[in-house]
Amino acid sequence: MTTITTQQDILDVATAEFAAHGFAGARVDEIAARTRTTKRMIYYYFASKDDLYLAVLERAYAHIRAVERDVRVAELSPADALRTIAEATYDHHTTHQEFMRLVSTENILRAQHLRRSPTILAENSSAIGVLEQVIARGVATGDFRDDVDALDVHMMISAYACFHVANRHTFDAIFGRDMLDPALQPAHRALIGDMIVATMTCRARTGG
Amino acid sequence: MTTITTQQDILDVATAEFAAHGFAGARVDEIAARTRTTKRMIYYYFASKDDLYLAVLERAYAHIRAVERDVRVAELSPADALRTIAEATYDHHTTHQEFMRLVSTENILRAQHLRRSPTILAENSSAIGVLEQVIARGVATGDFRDDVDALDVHMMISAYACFHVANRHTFDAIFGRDMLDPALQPAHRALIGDMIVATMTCRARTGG
Amino acid sequence: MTTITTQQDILDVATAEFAAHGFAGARVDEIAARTRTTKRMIYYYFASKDDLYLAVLERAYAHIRAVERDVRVAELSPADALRTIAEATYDHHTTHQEFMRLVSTENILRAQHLRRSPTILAENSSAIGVLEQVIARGVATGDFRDDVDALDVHMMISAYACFHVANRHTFDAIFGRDMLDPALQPAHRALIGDMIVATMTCRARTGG
Amino acid sequence: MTTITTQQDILDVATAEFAAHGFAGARVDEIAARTRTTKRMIYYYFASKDDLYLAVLERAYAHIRAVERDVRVAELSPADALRTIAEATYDHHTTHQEFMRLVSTENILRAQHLRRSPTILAENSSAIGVLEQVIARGVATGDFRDDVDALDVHMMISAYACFHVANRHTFDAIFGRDMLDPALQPAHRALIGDMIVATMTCRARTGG
DNA sequence: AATGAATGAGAGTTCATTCAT
DNA sequence: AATGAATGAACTCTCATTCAT
Repeated sequence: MTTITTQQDILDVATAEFAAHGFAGARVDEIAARTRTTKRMIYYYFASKDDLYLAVLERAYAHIRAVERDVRVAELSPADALRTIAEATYDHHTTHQEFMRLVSTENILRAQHLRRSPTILAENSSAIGVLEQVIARGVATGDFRDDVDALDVHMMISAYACFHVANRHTFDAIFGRDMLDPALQPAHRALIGDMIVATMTCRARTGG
Repeated sequence: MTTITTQQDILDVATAEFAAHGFAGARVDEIAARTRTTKRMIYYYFASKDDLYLAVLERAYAHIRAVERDVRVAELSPADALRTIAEATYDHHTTHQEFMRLVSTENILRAQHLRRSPTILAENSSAIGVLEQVIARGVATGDFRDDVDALDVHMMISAYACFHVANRHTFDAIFGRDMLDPALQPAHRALIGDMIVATMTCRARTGG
Repeated sequence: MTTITTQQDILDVATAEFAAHGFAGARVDEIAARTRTTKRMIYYYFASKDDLYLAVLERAYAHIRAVERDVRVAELSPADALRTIAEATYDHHTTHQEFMRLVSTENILRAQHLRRSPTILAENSSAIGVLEQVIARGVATGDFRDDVDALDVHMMISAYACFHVANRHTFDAIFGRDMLDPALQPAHRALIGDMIVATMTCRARTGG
Repeated sequence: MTTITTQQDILDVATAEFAAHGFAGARVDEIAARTRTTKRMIYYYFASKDDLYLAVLERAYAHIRAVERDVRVAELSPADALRTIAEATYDHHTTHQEFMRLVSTENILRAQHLRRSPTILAENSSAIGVLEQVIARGVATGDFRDDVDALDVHMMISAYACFHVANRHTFDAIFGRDMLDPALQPAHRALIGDMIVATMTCRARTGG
């Protein structure tokens, strides 16, 4: 009981610290200070800064995985399904900003930790299945173009959602617009749906 | 002459180092080692790691600013102009990956350096002007919807282009697809154009 | 039964670990890991790293003591008796290398543990008795010089035998000869006998 | 000027510390505390504890090498030459006890540092040359047996001299005799000469 | 008789920076 | 204008040991 709670306490604080400062910028001392335990306990439970970071990453990925798996799109039209998936991703990323910041950090590190994690790799790659089915249905009905696959769609949706969080500060600094301003949220949430549906229902211009 | 070259040498190496490891992960010693001068010279010319990083950032932003300014869209239809701008951004980001990695790093730091740089802020915010004109034309002709402004369009274009570079490693690790694979480039380049034109020419679904 | 075996298991593993890495270099965690029990049990049975080390040392000294006691030299000529004792010591040290390594380690620690052990001190100092009798016989017959006592002889024999084990690695590194190479063993075994007999049967040169 | 002195200061203190506690038992903090500089300087000059230890070892070996090289034996009879060499080794080891303690420590570490040192390996292996010439002369005159080579003789001499220092504490603890007691020194110094000359001038017993 | 969970103190090492010329 | 030598502060991590049952 105590054990589990202490580990979770460490993970919570570590998530915030790594999200706030990146891997290299995060301080084990700082994590310990914000925890109810000591630095020694971090090493007792997680062995090293790298392994702690990996544990943080795995928990964050497990969470978005659960969100993706729980989206119900079976009864929706292909277009509405796509919009629903896009909105769910947008909602997750904007309400769990630490996830995106961890992903940015992990990319700085060339995904070296992620590649070591069988769970993340297996579970998250399979999450693309729902999208594949929706697109197959849309292509079958003639609603969707057939030259853009599920991974491309996932890429566009993620790109839009990620950008709001990952580039929030530089965007705000340069243009004076905070993309995560609650007042903008409804419009941005609608726009991602429009964008993805419009893209899939238009005819490709290139090479035409 | 020699002085200028030494400074540029330092900037080149520092750009690579900061892009490779982020701000906190970058090592002044390592930068010095890869330079033809010594660590002492870095401090002589740039005063601190922070200031060196800012100089690197300013030079990187100056470059993309030049690209955006040089896009010629006056004679193109609004849709083609949009597509051209999107492709130029995509081209820049994918061929200057260090820029995106610096931007990711700067966002981890909550844009603290960028906010200190009058040049970056002034020049880059003005770069939105070209886009504003194109959209105004498209809205006037009735080709474009009028509820999405230039900043939104810039955001969508940037999101798409940035994602390819910023999230390359995690995407590749999870899905086994390298978004920067040259073989994928033509399709991805076309897709960003389709995406942005389709989005601007469709009717908004939300709230309708 | 089980208890005794567990303690012996710990002692066996600890002997190997202390012999391999010295006292300061040995790790209680490592000893525990190579044992069928846990680290907690080491403290349960041996109280501390120091006490465990002392137990290891005592067992090792008890063993060589038994060897020395069992040498049968009563019917041999003084010279042959000396040779037999020298060979027995050589055989023991070269076939129980961990003993010598423990002794080296204990000397690094200025024999601080050994001085705390009444058993080692009492039993091992009495082991010199056999040698005293042999030398007394040799001196009486006029075969041996009378200005070298049993402790000196023990010292020379031990020095030769210990050196093979204690300095094996530096000697091999510098000269490329492994003193414990089985092929060299017969010659080295003969040489220690020659050396000790020749020394005791020669006339002292010094001061003469 | 200052630099050289600081480095030597560190080396002197480190030699004492490593000799006193072995490699694993030595503390960088302790070395720093006994130095006129700080711990940081140790790392500045020597990079790591391992490298500092190697530097200590190299200097210690360089010293004995110089002693061995300076022994003048050309005009002496083979037997006297052998005795002179043996006494020189005995003198060096007993007056530079830290050397022997470092060698013991290095053997605990399986000569891992020494094997990395080209200087030690090259210079010290060549030191056997003087001994080879003396033995060749003695064999030629018929004074020496011909089945014991220079390395064997070096081994016997070293074994005797090393034992006095390396096993001093256990020997003293068990037998109550301090082998390095100045009062014993003349006898011990004579004995090593007797031992090595007697061994080389006697006829081998083995296999006879 | 036996043990899983927890830990205080200190280890070696690294980092951006400044001193002094 | 340019630089080699030096450094304080902080970092990640380890180790023998004890708490609590």
